[in-house]
Amino acid sequence: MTVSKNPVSGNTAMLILKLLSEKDMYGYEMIDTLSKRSNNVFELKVGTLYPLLHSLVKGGYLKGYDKEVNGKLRKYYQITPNGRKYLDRMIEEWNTYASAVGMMIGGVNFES
Amino acid sequence: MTVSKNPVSGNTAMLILKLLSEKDMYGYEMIDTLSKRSNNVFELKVGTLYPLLHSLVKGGYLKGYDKEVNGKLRKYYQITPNGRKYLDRMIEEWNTYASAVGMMIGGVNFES
DNA sequence: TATATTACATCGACAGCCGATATATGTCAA
DNA sequence: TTGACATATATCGGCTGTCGATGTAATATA
Repeated sequence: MTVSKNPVSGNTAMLILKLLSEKDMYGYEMIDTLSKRSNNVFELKVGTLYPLLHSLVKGGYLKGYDKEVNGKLRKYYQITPNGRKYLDRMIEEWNTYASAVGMMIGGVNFES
Repeated sequence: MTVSKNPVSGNTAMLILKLLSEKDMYGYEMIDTLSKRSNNVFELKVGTLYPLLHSLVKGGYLKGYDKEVNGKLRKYYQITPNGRKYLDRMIEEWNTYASAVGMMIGGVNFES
């Protein structure tokens, strides 16, 4: 029941993959969606996002492609099968970690 | 409803302060306690702990003192009133953050 | 006596994240 | 129409958190 590293830094990748597991998106769309869905808790910065997207592509978790929208090229990203596996693993680790923190600080224990 | 930074890296400080809010401890004791209480999820390393303790002392959140145990000097740490305030703030932010992650990944939403 | 364990400590390196900066296009109001 | 703002992608330098490696010293154990 050990988690690989600190599953909290490195957490942003999980959120991005989760978004893309639902539908393809481009960068700015991810920032907006993340912000809205989380009630402005997540304020992902472009300086964080773009390097992260590139590294996820390099790792084989995402695939990027260009799409013309309103006569403008946008870079869309699509999750790969490996990306889905990776996402599942990250979510598992997050649950383990968050549950342990909950135990420590006496919060709600939301896992058996 | 915005959290200061990423409340996950920097999370270790919260766990340490939480331990010390219950009783004074020395370094190794914190590592052991953290490990046992979390079912080995947290494996805090000394290379992480000692610099962290020093910075918490410098920040006024902890006070250190020497105590002789079995004829040996140990460095015990005690949380300060400021440390308790800081801890409360960190726990609040953690709950906000963890709840938002839960919302994102479709986990359990344990906050209103 | 040699090895392991406890205990504290520091250093260099790496990774994640962000602010600043750059570039290009589109929109909207003065 | 010009300047300001928003959208969109991108990179770079720096900061912080974390860890592995290493060092030291005392005690316990085999």
